[in-house]
Amino acid sequence: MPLFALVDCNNFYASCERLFRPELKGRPVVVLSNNDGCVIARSSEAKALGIPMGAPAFQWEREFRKSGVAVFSSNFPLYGDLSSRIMTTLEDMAPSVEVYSIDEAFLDLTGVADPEALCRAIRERVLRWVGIPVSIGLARTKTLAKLANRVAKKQPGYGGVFNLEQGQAAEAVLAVTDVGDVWGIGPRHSKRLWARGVRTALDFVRLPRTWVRREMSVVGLCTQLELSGVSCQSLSRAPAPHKSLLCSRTFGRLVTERAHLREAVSSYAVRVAEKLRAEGAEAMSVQVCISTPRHRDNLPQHSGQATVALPAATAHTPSIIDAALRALEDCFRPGYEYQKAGVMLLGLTPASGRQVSLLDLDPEQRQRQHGLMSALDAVNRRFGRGTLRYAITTAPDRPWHMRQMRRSPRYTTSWDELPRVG
DNA sequence: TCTGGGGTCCTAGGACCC
DNA sequence: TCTGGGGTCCTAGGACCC
Repeated sequence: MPLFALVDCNNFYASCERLFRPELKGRPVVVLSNNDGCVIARSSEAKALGIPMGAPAFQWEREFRKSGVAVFSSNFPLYGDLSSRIMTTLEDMAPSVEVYSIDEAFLDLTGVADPEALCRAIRERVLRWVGIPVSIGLARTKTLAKLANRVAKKQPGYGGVFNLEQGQAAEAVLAVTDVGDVWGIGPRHSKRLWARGVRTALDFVRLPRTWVRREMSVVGLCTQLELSGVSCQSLSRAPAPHKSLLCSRTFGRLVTERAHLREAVSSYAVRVAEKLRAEGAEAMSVQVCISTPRHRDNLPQHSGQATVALPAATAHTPSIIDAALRALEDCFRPGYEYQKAGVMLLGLTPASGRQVSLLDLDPEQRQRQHGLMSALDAVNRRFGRGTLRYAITTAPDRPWHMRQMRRSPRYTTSWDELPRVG
């Protein structure tokens, strides 16, 4: 019988911010998205104030001030670093770990003699060594482990670890879980299910399989089976290579000028090409998307998207910038106020063992491009991202530049920003 | 004034081929 | 009047996740 554990950090980003600011203990903390746009993480005190996930920050400024909420811009280098410390700790203690997201990991504890004791030990050690509280749910399937984790979080009586055994206990939990809170059932399906009188996870499990298959595809069927204790999703230890990579940003202010859009798209192309090389991959095509604001009906709307195929798979930044700018020309319409742009790389293949194309450059030229990119990456790794830049991306004071007024120091990843003691 | 960023998978429909 | 069957590949759109 398989046994999965889901380890999930409590209020992860908020907990990270508090780690280096002990005076914030007991105070409400929120972390904002890029551009300080909306709330993407809340401490339990902030949740208690009724601040919802995704709340636009400007609507809550008064409450922030009134209740003394500590507000942070997002600081992903910090969260990423703390995340990898946690994952390393898990790898040391559990037989088999799948890193599922920045703040979650599945463990396969099949055959472990006392899985609950192990989970308590893990929780203890992560808290002591890294300083981040986690909750752990145990069950026969990943979907049920997710559910068990919710119980561990919501009911402090269990001490952060909840074991969801089959039978009565599982059914009791399913009966009090809103179907929309099940992993894999999003707002759309949830609404349709409610309309049919399916309110709880237990109602959902009892639906005819054929209906679920027809209306919710095999994905929905898999969720239903997992809720009934049949494991459909195994643990995947090695992360699958990416099929696409994206860099997209909302601008600090609206952008109308083609030249500014070209700068923004170029700088996102640079960034996404860096990610591509860090994966040891090459891309076959480049897609650009641009859009006007979603939430303002009084402005003319446009969203465009275009894809340009590269002559051959490459990770060469100038080639990718060039393709991205051509894609931009295809989808740009003058006269609109754009709010967001993104560059996506598609058709990723490993750089080693690549398909040879008739359109390939001669090997010598490829070698030169590769050497240049490696040198560039090495300098930027050593001296910080953006030390060596492309001219088109460097203009100061552009409307597309991000606003980030409240970022905390990069305590653990930047020498200039180490915490001071004493 | 002010609403994130980065992914995956499934399905249907069209193009194209034999 | 009446226009096959089967396969592949690609794309767009929808749905979900954190």
